[in-house]
Amino acid sequence: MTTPDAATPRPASSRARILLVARTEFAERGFDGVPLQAIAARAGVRHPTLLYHFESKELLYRAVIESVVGDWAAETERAISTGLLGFEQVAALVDAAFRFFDRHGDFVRIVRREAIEGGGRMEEQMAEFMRPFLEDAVRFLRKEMRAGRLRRHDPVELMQVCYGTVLTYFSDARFRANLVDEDPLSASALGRHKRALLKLLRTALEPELR
Amino acid sequence: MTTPDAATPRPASSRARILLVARTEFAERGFDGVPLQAIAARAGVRHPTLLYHFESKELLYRAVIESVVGDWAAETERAISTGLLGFEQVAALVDAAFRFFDRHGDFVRIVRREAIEGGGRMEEQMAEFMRPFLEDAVRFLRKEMRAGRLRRHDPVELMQVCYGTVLTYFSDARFRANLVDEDPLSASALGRHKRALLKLLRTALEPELR
DNA sequence: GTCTATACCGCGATAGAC
DNA sequence: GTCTATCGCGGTATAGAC
Repeated sequence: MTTPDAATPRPASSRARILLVARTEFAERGFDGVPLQAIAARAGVRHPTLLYHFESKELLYRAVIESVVGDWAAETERAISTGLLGFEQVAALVDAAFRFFDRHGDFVRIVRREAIEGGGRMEEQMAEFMRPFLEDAVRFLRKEMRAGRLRRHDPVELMQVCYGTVLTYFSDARFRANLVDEDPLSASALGRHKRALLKLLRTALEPELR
Repeated sequence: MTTPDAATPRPASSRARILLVARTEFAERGFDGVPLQAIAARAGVRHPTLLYHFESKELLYRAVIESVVGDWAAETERAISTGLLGFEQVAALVDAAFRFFDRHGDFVRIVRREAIEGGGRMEEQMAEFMRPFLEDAVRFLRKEMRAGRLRRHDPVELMQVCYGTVLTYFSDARFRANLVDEDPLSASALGRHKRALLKLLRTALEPELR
């Protein structure tokens, strides 16, 4: 809901500060990986203070998820309702995802962690937010394919490919850094990957091509 | 290295049994999520026995990683050295990945977990095994593109797309299950996704198409 | 090699003063 | 709202008998 992880100037209220560092900390080390005390310390308070604001570690985590998912929901809402058609809309969405994920690196890793768990801590919460988004997207793709503005592909699987590719690029960026020598999160590397993905999608999706 | 996770008939030695359940257990709940006692119990021994074979939790985990990576290395070796050309080789590799990941669900989640961590527990170990694999693949793609048997795309980014898509399908299968009502790991769902990905790649990569 | 018993500590949570 | 102090559990690891 509130603010992301970049160089935000430290919120005034303890509560907000705690929530902020909790987000990055959980993203980094996972739920069990982070002692409450570490979060409290980095937020400049003692852990009882933290537990005063959020009654338990579990509830703190849920609060983090909520803010994270809220950010995402707000962003996609915008990216999806731009009245664009055909591949232009697809490109716009991919573009929005790249920009959002780039600014919210912790969002990505938290989502990923939850997605892996399966029986995780959010399950419904996440699915709740994602389902309508997916449905909208699928509806759109189907429509455009029928209209002949996109080549026919299975819309659900197409979304899965995009989801997998983009999310992975960010969630596994640190790993990729070990394989190619260039910071995957640098503007240039990021741009190259986005362009490559779009080109791939374009060649596969645009009907009247070449 | 040794054996996978499917319906293998329980190894005779305690050591092997421990290693086996450790693999699935770590995959499921992550390093901090699993008490040694749980692993020991499921392997039919007490935890001191476990610590007799593997000196610490950390070392047990490394042993698991090693076996996991070994399995993967052995498999790709084969899939990559089949002398196929152009899109046929690409398809063969994707196919091999699908089959391998399907049989080694725990492999996928462990790799993913490590990839997210970044400063994780394996870093070098993983990268060591992946780098030559990636380099071979890139070399191959470059060659085929030059020869005109594949359309030109950035080979590294292309690999990233495949890696992201396939790995995600399996690592996030449980999450996907909440969004579409069909078991993502069922033979039919799996086949559909593989075909969709291949079709996408084919339309983008095969030169003399349509 | 496998066990029982136990040491030891990190962590989440509570009590209660300021 | 924030603190100090402390409880109590769960978890890794060790000692030492069989």
